Amino acid sequence: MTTSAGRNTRQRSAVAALLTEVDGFHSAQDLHAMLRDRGTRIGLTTVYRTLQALAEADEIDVMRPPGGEHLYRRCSDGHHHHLVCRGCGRTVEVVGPTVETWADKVAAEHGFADVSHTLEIFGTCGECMRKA
Amino acid sequence: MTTSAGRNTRQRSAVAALLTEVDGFHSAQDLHAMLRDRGTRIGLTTVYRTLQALAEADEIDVMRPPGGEHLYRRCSDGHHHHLVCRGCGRTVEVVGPTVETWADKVAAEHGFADVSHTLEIFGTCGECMRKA
DNA sequence: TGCGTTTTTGACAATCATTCTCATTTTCGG
DNA sequence: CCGAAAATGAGAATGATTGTCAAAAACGCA
Repeated sequence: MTTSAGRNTRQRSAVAALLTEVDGFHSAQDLHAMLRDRGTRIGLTTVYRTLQALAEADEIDVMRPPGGEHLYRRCSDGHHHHLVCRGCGRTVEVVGPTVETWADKVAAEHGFADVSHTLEIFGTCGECMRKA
Repeated sequence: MTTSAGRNTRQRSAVAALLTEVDGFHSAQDLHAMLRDRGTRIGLTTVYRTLQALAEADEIDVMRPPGGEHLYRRCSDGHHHHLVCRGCGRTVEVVGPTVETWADKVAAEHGFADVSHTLEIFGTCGECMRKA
């Protein structure tokens, strides 16, 4: 059931390729601009659609920072979370088996199935603390 | 240091009072409509501003469901998280000492201070599973 | 209690990311 | 190579949130 595959187009490959190269989180508009800069002819709409599809297929990560655009990122396999610096935006990937099992357990206790969750940790990193 | 208090106005009380009465999460627009219905003269802008202030003061809870408006809710004291049904939107408040300590520990390990976090658990509740 | 200062309010415009539309182009199985 | 089905993209539409700024309300103080 490759529900999320669709057809193999130049644009789709371009987005996927770009995501493999760049590090960190980027907004859809950001990615679109980068693609344009490197000469790829692609519409903003398509970037959005592609990102949505990739996110749905769990191939990329979506983060919704308070008060902003959605940010996308190719992430390492498996489920994980992010530790984000409020000052400089630097992000660290963290895995939390503890949280996973806890969330599942709690949900099950309340009769919930098909469980997923989102977790973001915000803080100020050492460097930004020194500056402030 | 009552930074978040500001002046005591009719509108501000109205929003606070409404939040005490209603259950569950509501969008700003929702709350605005309810206030209008019960005869309170208040502008949408003010509702937004008041909710923002209350959220900043940790007196209410903000949830940002995927693909939607911000939802606000008067929540019980202390830090907690939400288990939300994808089908009917019903929410259950859950506390997670496990998660709290884990998040703090992880953040500390990476040299982050002043740590906060957001966690939402999504699932399908028993009732909605039967229907589907 | 009355007055001036400062905050707050609110109608409306502005913003801005995201989604929709739909005609054109591209893909891919046969 | 052909035609049906899917994808693209430019621009319009959407819709929540934020900005603007003059008018109104609240509070401190005499």
